[in-house]
Amino acid sequence: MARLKSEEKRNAILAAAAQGVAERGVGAPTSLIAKLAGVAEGSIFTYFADKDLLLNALYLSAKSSLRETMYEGYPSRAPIEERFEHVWNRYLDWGMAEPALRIAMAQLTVSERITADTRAEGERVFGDIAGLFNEGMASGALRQGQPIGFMAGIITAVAETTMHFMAQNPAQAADYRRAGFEAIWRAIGSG
Amino acid sequence: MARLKSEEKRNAILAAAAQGVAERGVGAPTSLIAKLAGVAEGSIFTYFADKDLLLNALYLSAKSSLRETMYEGYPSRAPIEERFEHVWNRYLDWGMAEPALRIAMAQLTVSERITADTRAEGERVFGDIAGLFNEGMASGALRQGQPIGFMAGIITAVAETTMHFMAQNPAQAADYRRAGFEAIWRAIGSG
Amino acid sequence: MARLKSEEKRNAILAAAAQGVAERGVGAPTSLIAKLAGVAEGSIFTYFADKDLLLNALYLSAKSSLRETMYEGYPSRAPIEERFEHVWNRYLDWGMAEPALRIAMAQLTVSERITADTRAEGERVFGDIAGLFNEGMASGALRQGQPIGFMAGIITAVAETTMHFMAQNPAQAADYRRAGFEAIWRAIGSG
Amino acid sequence: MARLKSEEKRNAILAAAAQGVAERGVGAPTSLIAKLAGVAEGSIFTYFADKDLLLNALYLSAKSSLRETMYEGYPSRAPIEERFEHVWNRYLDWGMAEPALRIAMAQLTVSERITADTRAEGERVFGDIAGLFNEGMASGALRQGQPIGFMAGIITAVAETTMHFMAQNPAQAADYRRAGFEAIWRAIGSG
DNA sequence: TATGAATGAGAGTTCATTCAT
DNA sequence: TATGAATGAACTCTCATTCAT
Repeated sequence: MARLKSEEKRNAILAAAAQGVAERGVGAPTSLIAKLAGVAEGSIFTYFADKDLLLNALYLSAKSSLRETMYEGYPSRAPIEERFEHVWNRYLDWGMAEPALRIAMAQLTVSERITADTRAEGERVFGDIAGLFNEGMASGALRQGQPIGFMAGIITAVAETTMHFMAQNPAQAADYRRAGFEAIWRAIGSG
Repeated sequence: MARLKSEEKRNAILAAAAQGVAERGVGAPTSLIAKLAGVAEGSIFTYFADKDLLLNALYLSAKSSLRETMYEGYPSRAPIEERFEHVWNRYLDWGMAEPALRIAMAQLTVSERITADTRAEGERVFGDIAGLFNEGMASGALRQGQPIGFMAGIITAVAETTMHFMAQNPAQAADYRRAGFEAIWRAIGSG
Repeated sequence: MARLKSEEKRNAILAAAAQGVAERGVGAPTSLIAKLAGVAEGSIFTYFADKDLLLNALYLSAKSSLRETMYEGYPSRAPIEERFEHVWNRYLDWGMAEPALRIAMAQLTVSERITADTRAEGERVFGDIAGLFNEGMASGALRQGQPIGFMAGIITAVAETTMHFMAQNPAQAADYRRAGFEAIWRAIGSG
Repeated sequence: MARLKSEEKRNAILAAAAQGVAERGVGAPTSLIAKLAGVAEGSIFTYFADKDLLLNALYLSAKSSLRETMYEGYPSRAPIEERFEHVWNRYLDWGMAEPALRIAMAQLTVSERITADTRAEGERVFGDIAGLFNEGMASGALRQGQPIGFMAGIITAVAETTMHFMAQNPAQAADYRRAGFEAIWRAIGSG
């Protein structure tokens, strides 16, 4: 039997793509990505039929990675603000731990090369976040009358800004993290 | 005497670049931009020595356009919240009036091709915004202890999100506009 | 003891190559040929050291297949025109029965990738045809003074044209077959 | 004003393509064609949007070239056999004068890359040949009951064979030319 | 011997930039 | 100054061939 396609190599390519895209945008050459991944140029295409598919897979992979991190140690029984804060903190943890993924995702989010289907699939990954919002609404912890998607969009936007400042200013990272949370909690909380 | 370089043509190129970048990202071909501008491919380069300079000029031009719109009819003597709201509303007006510019700016903001100098210059354009923040802080209208840049970043992020939702959902545009303002005012106001 | 290279598999590859070349020309990928043959990509190269050898083997295989068909039921004792007509009819039978082989051979015949040696070997396969011509000349049945190779070339060319029309127009196939024979018989017969 | 696309350069590319295809088949690299034409690799694509269009244009250009040569000095009032012979001779003249075009056309004719539309257009170019056949039929000079397309196909096939032998054997070229004509005239004439 | 992933040279094509007109 | 054809480096992708399994 021949070598089988390895999940490992696929992941190496995705990681390399994240780095490449973070540094050079979606225009990062596949040859650079191959080099970063330590594979031959052609090997990219045995794992991803073309560059667009690689980019879309990267987008989804980043979203999944984020979601997974966000729910690590999730305190299911804690009061809702605490759970929001948990998710918030994990979000920023992820961004600090995976700078390439964070920056690449920012590039991909504004790129025309990510299809509507992929974006929809990316939102689906965060389906359980909707549950958190619904519960927050029902319990009166969150401000009423805002579409959940809009709230989520604002949180994402503020989180990105916060991560950007944390990354630029590591010494004050903890301050930004807290200030960011306070800002969004005031923005969306019913307090 | 030779014809002067026409400011008009330069502007046509910038507008075309905005459209091109909005639709195809920073990878939009200069040939496409030339076509959109109604000039010859080569003419781009009599106005901008290379594509990076064009992109950086576009970034600055978009920032200036935004700043200018924001201060139209600025109520210098009104209470500070009203002035913030004015600026907020004008920001969103600009985004709705200039969708290409708005989207292009989002692309450029995350692109490696915009230099640090250009970014700094872009912030300088909004220098008087800093005055508004300082005054807000001094008067106690804004929450204390946050770096002005961070506040401004959050506002920008929320504004972009709001514009995105307004554009997607024109019927509810007014609702998003107000909800967005309430969210940021709670986030940064001392209220 | 290891399995023997299976003649069957070799033939499957040749048949797949015929189909591939018929459909996509000599540029048909070896990976396509492998898929059509139902073998792994690498297996092609245990039967044929490289693609050129495969192509040359296919050429010869097609010629042999044709020759074999032509002589099936050959009426050794019949008058010469009848023997010519037999050969003619078998030729066309072969073309109709093996369209992939027929078309592939047309592609290979004009390809630079078939070596002079292979072409010579291909002619050798039809050596006994020369005997038929010689006898025809000697008996006065064929026009004098033409090089045998030229006559054979003309017959081949007319046969290919005839097969093309038969394939395009199956309803009139019998008419073309007869018309084709009459044409070449007038062309080369002494009548 | 800039340099204008020159018919001359377009023709140089077509001539280079003919040479390239004659020598290496339709797989001849565009880079080779560019080099043969003495232009940059990219220039090919300012004249032909892609390689397929170049190949199809070459096919048509070869057909036109042939047709034009065939009708040079056409003896409109001569008896029909003489006119057929004129056309025949010019056909072979063309093949001897333009070996690259002749061989390239043979390659293109069997290639999948020439579209049905292009083939139809190629036949249209020879429309007046149909007139010659019709007249031949009406006057009784040609054998009755054969589709014109079939006759034309046979002539083409025999001409190609004849040119092949003439090219291989220049010393006997005149003999082949005459023998070829006699063969086709017996094949299609009513004599 | 069979498999098919891995390889990298080379293919077709794009595109920022130059330059003859 | 304006034009757009010309250029060739660089890009994405293909494919014959190799080789670990």
